[in-house]
Amino acid sequence: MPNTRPATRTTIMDVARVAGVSRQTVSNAINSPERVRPETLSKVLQVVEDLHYRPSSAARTLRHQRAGAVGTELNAVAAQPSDIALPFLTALTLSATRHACHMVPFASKEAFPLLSGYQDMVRRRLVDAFVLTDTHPGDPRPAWLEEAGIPYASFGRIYDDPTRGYWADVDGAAGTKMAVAHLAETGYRTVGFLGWPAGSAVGDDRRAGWAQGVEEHDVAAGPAGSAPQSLPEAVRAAEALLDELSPGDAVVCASDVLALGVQQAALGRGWRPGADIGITGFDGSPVAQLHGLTTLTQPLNEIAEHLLTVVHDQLAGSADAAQGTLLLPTLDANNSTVITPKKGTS
Amino acid sequence: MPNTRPATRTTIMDVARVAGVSRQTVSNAINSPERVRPETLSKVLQVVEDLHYRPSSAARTLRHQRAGAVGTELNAVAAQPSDIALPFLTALTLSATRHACHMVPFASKEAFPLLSGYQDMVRRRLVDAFVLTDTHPGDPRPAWLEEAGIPYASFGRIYDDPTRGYWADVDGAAGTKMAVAHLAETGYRTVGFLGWPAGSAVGDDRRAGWAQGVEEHDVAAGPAGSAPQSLPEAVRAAEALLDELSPGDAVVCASDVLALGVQQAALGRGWRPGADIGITGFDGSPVAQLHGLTTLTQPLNEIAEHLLTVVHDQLAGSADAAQGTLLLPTLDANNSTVITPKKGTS
DNA sequence: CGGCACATTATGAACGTTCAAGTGAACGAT
DNA sequence: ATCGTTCACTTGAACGTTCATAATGTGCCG
Repeated sequence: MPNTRPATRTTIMDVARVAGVSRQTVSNAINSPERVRPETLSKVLQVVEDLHYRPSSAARTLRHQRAGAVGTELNAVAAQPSDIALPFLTALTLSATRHACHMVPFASKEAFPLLSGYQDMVRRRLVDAFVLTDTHPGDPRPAWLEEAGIPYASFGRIYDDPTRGYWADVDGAAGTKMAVAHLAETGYRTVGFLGWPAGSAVGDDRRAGWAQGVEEHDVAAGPAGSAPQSLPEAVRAAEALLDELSPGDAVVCASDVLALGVQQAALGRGWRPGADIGITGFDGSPVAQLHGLTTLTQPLNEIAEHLLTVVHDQLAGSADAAQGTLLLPTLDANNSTVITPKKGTS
Repeated sequence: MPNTRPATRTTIMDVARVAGVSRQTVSNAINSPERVRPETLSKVLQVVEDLHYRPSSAARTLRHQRAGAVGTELNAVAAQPSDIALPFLTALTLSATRHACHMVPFASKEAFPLLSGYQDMVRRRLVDAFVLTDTHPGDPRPAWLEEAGIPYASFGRIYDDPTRGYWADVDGAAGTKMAVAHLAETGYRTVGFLGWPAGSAVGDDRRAGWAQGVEEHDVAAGPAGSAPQSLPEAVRAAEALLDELSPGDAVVCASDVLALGVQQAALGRGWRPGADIGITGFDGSPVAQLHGLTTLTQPLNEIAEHLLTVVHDQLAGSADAAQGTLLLPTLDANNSTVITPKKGTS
C-alpha cells in the first residue's frame, strides 16, 4: 500500500478542544463513563456525536498491545461444494461486532493448513487469536498455538486429543436422532442410513445417532450404506440402498450431498422425494436449500458466538479449563420429508 | 476484547540492539535497503531473521495514517445458493497479500447494504478502502464513497452510471458466445437459451452473447426462455424449452442454477445430459461443479487482483480516470456438453 | 592539510490513544 | 486553622514505527 498522507481526521484532541476538557476526560467518557460527572459526560458525548468521532483502532491497538482481531484461514483449494464456510464466516463476522473485534481472513495456496500464515499474522500483531476450521488428525496447529500461548478456538473437534483445546461442534448424534424422530412422526416406516466410510469421527457420530434413533422410535431400522462426499458416488450408494427399501420408507444421510444423491437416485426410479421416500440431509448447506431437502442446520450463529467467547475469555485470562462444547442442530423440514409434497422449493 | 497485557514481544529496538545499529537503520534495511551499506544490511537482516522480527502493523498504521486494509461486506441474508462469494473472498484475500494489505469483512443483518457499516469502519480507520459486491440500481454506496473521498472498487458494474466509478466484471456476452462456439464445435445442432426475465443488465448481456453466437457459428438458433434464479422455476421454464428441442440440441444458460434446471428437466424425460442435450451454465459456481455442468467460470483471481490494483492506485493518487473493465470467463467443459459422457463427476 | 561533497548512520518528533500519577477544590473531622 | 479524603479532571509518558533532520565518517580536490 502506498504511503501518501490523506487529510487529517478528527482525533480525541479535537473532541477535547471543542468540549473544553482534556484528552483523558474524553477517553474516560467513552471507556469509563462512571468516572465522569454526568453533566460533563453528556456534553462530551454530544461533541463526539457532532464530530462523528471514533477512536483510532490503530492507536488503541498500539497502546493496548491488543489487535482486537481474530484470524481465520480460508481454504483456497479444498472447498467443498456443499460448504458452509461462507455462512460460518458471516456468523463469525457478526459475532465479532458484539465482541468489539473484527475478523481477519487469510489464505494460502497449500492443500493443508501450514503454520507459516499463522506465525506471520502473530508476528505482525495483526490478530490476537485464531478460529480454526477443518481440523484433522495430525493437525499441527493446536499444539503450536498452545505452545506459543496464542488463544484459539476450533470449529470442530480437535481429533488428536478431544479433551484438550477449545472447540465447539454440532452434536451429530443428537441431530440424526432428531431426524429419525421427525421421520417417525411424519409417518415413514423404515429408516435407513447413508453415511461416509467408517473411520471418520464425524461420520461415525452421525451414524450412531441414527442407530440409537431407530431403536428408540417407532420405526424399523433400514439398511445402512456409505459413500464419500461426491455426488456420483452418493447416487451409486443410494441405488443400492433403495433396492432394499420400498416407497414409504426413508433415509437419514450424514450430509446434504449424500442426501442429494438419494434424492437423485429416487427420482431416477420415479419415486417422489417426500411422498414416496423420506430424505434428510445434514449441515443446512446451500445444497439442501437449493434442492428442497430436509436438513439438520448447523447452529452457526451459536457456534461462532461460543468460539469468540472462548477466545475472549482466554485473552482475558479468565478461561476455564480447556473443553469442547456440543451444540444442537435444528431440523429444517422441507419437501423431502413431506408426505404430501408442497408446491415449489422454498 | 479485554485489556490485560500479554508478554512484550520483539520490536525494532531489539533488532537494533542486537545488530549494534540504530532503530532507523533497521527500518531502512527493511523499507529502503538501497540506503544501507550491503555489509550492514545483511547483518541487520540476519538479526531480523534470527529474532523473527516483523514490524508491528499497528505502529505502522498509526505512523502512516494508513490501515493497510480493505473492507468488504458479507451479505448476511440474501446469499444465493450458487453463490461465488466465498471463492471471490478467497481470491481477494490471496491478492491482498500481494498488495501488502489484508481484507476485513463486515456484515449487518439488513437486507440491503447500508452506509452505516462503511462509515463506522472508516471513522475507526480500520480500513482505507472498500471492495463492493452486489451493487444494484439505486445503490447509495458509490456516490457516498466518492463524495467522502474513500477509494473503492466494485465487483460488478455500477448500474446508475457505468461510466463512473471503478469496477471489474465478467464479460457475459463474450462468455455465452464462447459457450455457443463450444457447443457448435462439439456437434450440437440447435442452441437455445435460458436466461432471467428481461430487464436485468447482466441477464440481457448474456443473452445478447448467445444471440450473436448462434449467428456467427454453424448452429441454428433455438428457442429462448426465462426464469428467476430458483430451481423449481428453472425446471418449469426448461420443460417448455425442451418441448421445442430434440436430442442433439443444446441450451445455453445465464446461470448455473438455470442450467441445473435444464439438467433436471432433461433427466425427467430420460434425456442424458451431454449425450442427448448440451447444457452450459454460467459462473463456475459450486453448483456446477457438484452436478458436472459445463460452465463459464468467472475469472475471480484476475477480478480480485484488478480491483485491489485499482484501489491501490487510488490510494497512491496515481489513479487514471475512473473506468470499468470486462474480463473473460473461461469455459470449463464437463459432462453436460460431452457427446459421450465421461464416468463420474468433476 | 583544510575543506567540501557525499554516503551512511543516528536522533528528535510525531502518529492517537490510554495508564499512571498528579493537581486542585470541596468537605468533614480534628 | 490544619489535615486527610474524596471527587473531577489534567498532565506526562509510553505503545512501535517512520519522517525529517542532524551527526558522523569517507574520499577527493585544491
